[in-house]
Amino acid sequence: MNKGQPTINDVARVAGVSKKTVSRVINASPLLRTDTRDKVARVIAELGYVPNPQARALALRRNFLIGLLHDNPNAQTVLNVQEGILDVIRDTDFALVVRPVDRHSPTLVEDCQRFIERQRLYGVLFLPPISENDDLAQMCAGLGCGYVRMGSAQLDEAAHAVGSNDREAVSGAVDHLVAQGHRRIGLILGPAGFRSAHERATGFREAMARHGLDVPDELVTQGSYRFASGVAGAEALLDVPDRPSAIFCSNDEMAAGALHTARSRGLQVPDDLSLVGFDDAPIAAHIWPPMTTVRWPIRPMARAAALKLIRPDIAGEEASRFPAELVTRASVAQRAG
Amino acid sequence: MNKGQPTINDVARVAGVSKKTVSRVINASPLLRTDTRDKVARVIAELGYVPNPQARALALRRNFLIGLLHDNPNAQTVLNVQEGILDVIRDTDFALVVRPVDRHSPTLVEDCQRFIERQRLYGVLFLPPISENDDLAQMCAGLGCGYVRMGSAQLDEAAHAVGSNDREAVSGAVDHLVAQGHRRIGLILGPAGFRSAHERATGFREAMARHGLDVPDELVTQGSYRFASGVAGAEALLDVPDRPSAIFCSNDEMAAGALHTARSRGLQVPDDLSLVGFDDAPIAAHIWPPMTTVRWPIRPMARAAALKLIRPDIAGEEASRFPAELVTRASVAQRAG
DNA sequence: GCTTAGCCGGAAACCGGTGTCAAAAACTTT
DNA sequence: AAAGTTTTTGACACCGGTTTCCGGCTAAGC
Repeated sequence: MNKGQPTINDVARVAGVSKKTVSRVINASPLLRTDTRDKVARVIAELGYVPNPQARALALRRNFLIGLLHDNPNAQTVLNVQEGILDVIRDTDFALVVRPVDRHSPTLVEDCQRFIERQRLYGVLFLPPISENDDLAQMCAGLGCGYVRMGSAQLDEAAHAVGSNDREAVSGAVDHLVAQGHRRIGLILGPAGFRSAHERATGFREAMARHGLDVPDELVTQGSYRFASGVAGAEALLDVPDRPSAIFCSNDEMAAGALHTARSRGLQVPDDLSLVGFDDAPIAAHIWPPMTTVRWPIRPMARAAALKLIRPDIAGEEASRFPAELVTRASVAQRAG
Repeated sequence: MNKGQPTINDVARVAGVSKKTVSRVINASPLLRTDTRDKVARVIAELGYVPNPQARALALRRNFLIGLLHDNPNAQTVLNVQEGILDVIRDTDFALVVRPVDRHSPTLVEDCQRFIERQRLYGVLFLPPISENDDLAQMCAGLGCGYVRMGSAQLDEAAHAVGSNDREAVSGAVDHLVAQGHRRIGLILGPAGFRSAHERATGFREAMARHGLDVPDELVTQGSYRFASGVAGAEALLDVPDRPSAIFCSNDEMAAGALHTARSRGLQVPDDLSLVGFDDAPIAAHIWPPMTTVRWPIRPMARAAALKLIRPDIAGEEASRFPAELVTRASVAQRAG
């Protein structure tokens, strides 16, 4: 790390004041004469002094590291979250330390706890799907470690959660399909036990019911949010005798898989089959045809989450829920006939 | 962070020894009687004591934070690198702090320096393309901060670099195309000034020369590693009177863009046009047809880079260069006619 | 002009670890 | 058993900040 970086003692000596006075300047204490403050500030600038965060952390008995625990298959999402958090902490003393975790590990909670204790984290952010694990939230609460969960639904009281309204957004997507004349619409679910998957499915069913449309069991298949499960799901749905004219896929990777299946069967998208995805992952815009999908505001949500963590005083209730929106591209067409 | 976590003093008091002895146990000092070590170890386990990393960092005048500075358009790559680093540091006291940066910022070097100084980083890892910035490497060297650059070519002496042999890999990809009967092969370059782009282009030209094939200027276009530039590049190449039967794209995103262009012109891939990409990004496997591409071992490279940083003693010369390999999928076909 | 209150600045202790060095303990040797 | 040698342990200072507490200086009150 540093070799001969100046310390607070160097500053104090050069400025001819005590450490305490320098400390007051750093922390913008109001009980200082202006000329003293200026003098010290000048020396700080001159020496290029930067306070040692480890020493500060020790003395303050709190540190400036926030952790990101994630287990999300969508790399772009994870990176967007990292960027969002950085937006907030860029000019603070905080730093972001990341930790990919394995949701299926039997020692998940212990591992996370070790991580938090080892680094004495100020707080942690959970990304879905790991954010849906209540054991982790309780562990943090027990440790006295701050935490905020990001997700598709309200997981806790507002102080610990930031979510988007997936349900309404999916509803809107279904409205769009219905408006294009689609009546038989297939559904590829997200993995069981995922709150986001549940929310999206609920939004789908609600909208269909609102339009008086049926959701027969044979038009619903279970997926895993992965490409391959989109392939398999579409296979099943397209094997149904009176096949659907449109499929809603609970995320974009599965939608890309469904597109793959359609193509391998010689079906044209969107003319023979309309598809809608969810997430607005990069792949949605890069496949052919570009995929109509639902975009949720990842980065603003991550900003809000980080703000809740480091400035719980100013992060109000209003920033807990974010709207997702339909992005209309070319994978949906008027139903033929 | 912690509330009432036990300190080394608590352990010492309960075990009836001095702090120093506890410190010796923690650091596995060999000059301890076995019974003393066991006694203290038992107390540590009983109390659930975890050493405070900030205090350690302060006393040792070195901390356990390594930074990842990145500016890579491919999210999956960045995440794979994070995972690779985590593989190495998982059971150490090190933590990974991330920092997305903007390559084009005029204050890039200053920003990075501030980041390093603020957190007193132990060392940093650079991902391409930012790893090609020599100013940054010099800044680190000047700060006495460890650094390792990842990239497609040898950037420094082995202690500070981990690379893959893009050049040979591209050569192999060209061999593959030629073996399939292709003679007129187009090239979409990566952005000017990128070492990886230069390496890939060189590998292409070397292989073509080896086969006695011409690389006319009109079959080479400049790209930016982004999807849209693949679209544009393919437009240009396919407008050439005697259009190429295959195109090598310097990364997968541009290859996806080229595929997009081919499709919009009614050209079948691979029957009318063969395509090869580079990186084996997720998109390469998920588009239709699945893309033949070159895979470089990101995660092992990241592991090697992290190891070089935290254990320069055991990370030998042999781990500086990694082989990239051709992944044959369905975007290349025998040339018609 | 002297006392008292209010502010500013400094000395010293502390946060929780590690390094130095000498004392204590254990083991050898004569 | 005494002296010498080696091993094990502990007292104390220190890393670079912050906090507590107190003395000195200035300004207000009479």
